[in-house]
Amino acid sequence: MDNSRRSYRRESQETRRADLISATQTLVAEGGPEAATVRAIAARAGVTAGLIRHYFQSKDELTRAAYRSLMDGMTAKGADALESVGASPEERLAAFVSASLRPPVLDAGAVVLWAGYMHKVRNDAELLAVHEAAYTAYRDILQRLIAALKRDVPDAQLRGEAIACNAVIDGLWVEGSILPDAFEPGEIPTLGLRSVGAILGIDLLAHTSMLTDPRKTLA
Amino acid sequence: MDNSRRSYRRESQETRRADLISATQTLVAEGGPEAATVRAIAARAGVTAGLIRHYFQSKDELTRAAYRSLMDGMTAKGADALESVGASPEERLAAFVSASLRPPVLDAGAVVLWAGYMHKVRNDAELLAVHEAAYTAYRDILQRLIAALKRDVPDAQLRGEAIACNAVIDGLWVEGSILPDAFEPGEIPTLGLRSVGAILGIDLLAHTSMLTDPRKTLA
DNA sequence: CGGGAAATTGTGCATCCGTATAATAAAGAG
DNA sequence: CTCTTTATTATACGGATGCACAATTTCCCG
Repeated sequence: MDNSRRSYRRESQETRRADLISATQTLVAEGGPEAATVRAIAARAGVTAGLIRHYFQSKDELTRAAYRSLMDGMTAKGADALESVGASPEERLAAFVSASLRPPVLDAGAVVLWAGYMHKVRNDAELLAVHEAAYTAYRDILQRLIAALKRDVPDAQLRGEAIACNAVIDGLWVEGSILPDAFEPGEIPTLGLRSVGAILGIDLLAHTSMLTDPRKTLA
Repeated sequence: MDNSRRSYRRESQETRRADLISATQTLVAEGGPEAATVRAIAARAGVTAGLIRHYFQSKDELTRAAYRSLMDGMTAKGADALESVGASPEERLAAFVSASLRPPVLDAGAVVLWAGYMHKVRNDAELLAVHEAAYTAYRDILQRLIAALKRDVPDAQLRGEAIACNAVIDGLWVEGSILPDAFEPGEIPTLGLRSVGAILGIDLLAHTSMLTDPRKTLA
């Protein structure tokens, strides 16, 4: 009598995996890791819970995939800002910094998502490797942009500058996302540009020729 | 027949609450929020699970208390570094920055603990208030130390400088804790001092007269 | 237009979660 | 030394969780 099984469509492996990963990220961003249960993930992805184990050997594996996808996506979004920007090294650096401190990178959900995986990064060797790779990749982009400025600094100093600039960006990214109301509109990107500029000894704010000019919001 | 109930000692309310809070923090730091179950917390604190509800109306309330304690403790540890330090404003600022980037503040467990509460901060008004208060308190200390430098800068600029310095410290704190092997010994505090100095336009490294001199580890 | 591989569903299970509450032990008061 | 208070233990309950596995549907291939 209850021959009423749910009808469904077969999807490609890539699509289903991407959907499940995306659903996981959304749920963690919204309600933290504890909200991302297999049932909730499946519901969000429009499938039933059992399917998860058809594509991932365990929930942990899905978790790892979701974290990998998050980290790759974040650096990619930052690097995207470099595509359509002038050739001036200062302009390129300014665009990269600014893009990292504006939506969609500056986003409370992204921070919660990133933070939600923190302890797994500490306890899982594979995730630690992913984190380190993503961190290094982002910092390398930064270091290359800094090196391109052609100031007269020793190579050894570049590494420290990149680490420091990365740190300011990270710090502003976290607090700017969690406490958006604690800052003026545009204050976060402006402070990022000013701080990175100060660390490098140049004036980055003078090289922001974007549509939404951060200088307008300068105090 | 099994008249074998566990023997116990009565403790003061403050002791028990502190023990339960401490156990919660330890567990979250070690295994993330999901490891901090009522049973695990009770076991770590040396009591049985039922007792938690005698001191806290719910597990959420214990969670909130643990977060409050964490945040208060972190700023307190940083401020402690100001007690036994010379009167020079530069020295005091340098000591504060340096202390925030060394153990016990720079600690992977602390970062995991802090990150583990992130999503609760977003979804719980009370925790958000705690976070904002702690963030503001820390930044105010920083801003006062910066103001004491008696450079000739407009008041409006002080706020931005404090936010930026706070951000560098936060960023270095996170990455330095999670990836300790990615940095040279002493590199993190040194970079913190150099960056904060650059943002403020002064040389902080020249004012670090501590036993463990960060200049020794300069590249 | 079958037939067969496999993608997807549905169900059940052991375990763990937070909470409620009754039973008991400890410790101070008189 | 007993009485009273209450801190603490112990047990039970309903619900949720990750996972295993059998049943069913889809869709491609010949």
